[in-house]
Amino acid sequence: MTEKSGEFLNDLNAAKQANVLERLFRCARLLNDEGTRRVADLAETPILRAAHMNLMPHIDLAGTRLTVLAQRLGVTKQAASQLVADLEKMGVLKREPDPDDGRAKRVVFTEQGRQGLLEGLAVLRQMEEELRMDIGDKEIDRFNRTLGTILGWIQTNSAKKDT
Amino acid sequence: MTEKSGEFLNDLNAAKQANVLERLFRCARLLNDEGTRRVADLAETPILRAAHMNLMPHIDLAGTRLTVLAQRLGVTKQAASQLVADLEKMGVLKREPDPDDGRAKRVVFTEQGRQGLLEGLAVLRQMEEELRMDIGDKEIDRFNRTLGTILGWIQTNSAKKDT
DNA sequence: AAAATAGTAAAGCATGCTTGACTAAATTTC
DNA sequence: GAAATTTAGTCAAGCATGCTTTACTATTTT
Repeated sequence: MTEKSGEFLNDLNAAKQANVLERLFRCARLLNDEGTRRVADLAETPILRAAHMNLMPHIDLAGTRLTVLAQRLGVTKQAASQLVADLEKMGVLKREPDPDDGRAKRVVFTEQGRQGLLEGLAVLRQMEEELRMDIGDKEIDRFNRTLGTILGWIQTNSAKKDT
Repeated sequence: MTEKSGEFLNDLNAAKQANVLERLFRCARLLNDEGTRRVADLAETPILRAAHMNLMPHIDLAGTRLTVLAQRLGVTKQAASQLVADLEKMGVLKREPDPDDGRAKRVVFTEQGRQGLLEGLAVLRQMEEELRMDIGDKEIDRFNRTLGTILGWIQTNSAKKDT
């Protein structure tokens, strides 16, 4: 078995070295960690967890109905409701009645929520700026273009399962 | 407030469009989803959850002590032990006594675990291959090099907190 | 009036951790 | 070399998170 382990080691390392995707995952994770750390250091913003962060991009600025949010998140409306309730307590979101439908409510950002969001994005912009300073605009732009290409590839190639 | 929302929309979209990091995150997430789906479709492999996947790369092929695993994961040894126990039941890992220390055990891959790992990596390689077919080796290689540069940047720039 | 829809409320459950209490082996101290 | 301490690991209980299912109210549509 000891010899076998040796072979495996080689296989594994060869695979790891060559794999763009693993490096991409690693890179994204580390950058995300760094971003989270920086946002946390701002400390003005309330404690947003991953689930809250996932919710954010699905909220249209005109306001989004809870059911729609739930659909976009792929969870029950009760689950979405809980997340919204959290963010409501934190002052990031508010629910206001939907003028078109007495049953419905629209989930919208509060002013504080908008500002927090902008601050969060500013952190990412800042990190990108630092990255550009060190690595160079040209390379980052090229990298960004390839990201766009890959994103396109994913859309055409991943078997989408709309429930 | 309605006019304000309009301004915000512009700010937000401008920021989103320009941001490399967000696209990187999105890209990694989508590719990860696709990879997970493909591995799940293999269905020979047991049901590994994210926590298990995170554990894997910390296991040296010669075997790793539980305490070391826990340190690398940044969790208590009890937590690490539970994950190892799960994977042990699934037949992916096994614990064997450490010859150097009667108290200690070494966590190692079983043969099945090794094969599963290689299959998982094969999925990633396959996806990379498809990507290369569509996008071109040259661009992917360049992308990969930039990933390396960014990974280096992270290491030097992120404030590491070793507990 | 009946049925469907938007949302709420509450309880339950799996996950992924933690803390606390313990056993056994190794190391240190005297 | 025996006693005290540290270290490796286990067992069990507890807790926050992020969901779910079940049950309900209020409104709209048919």
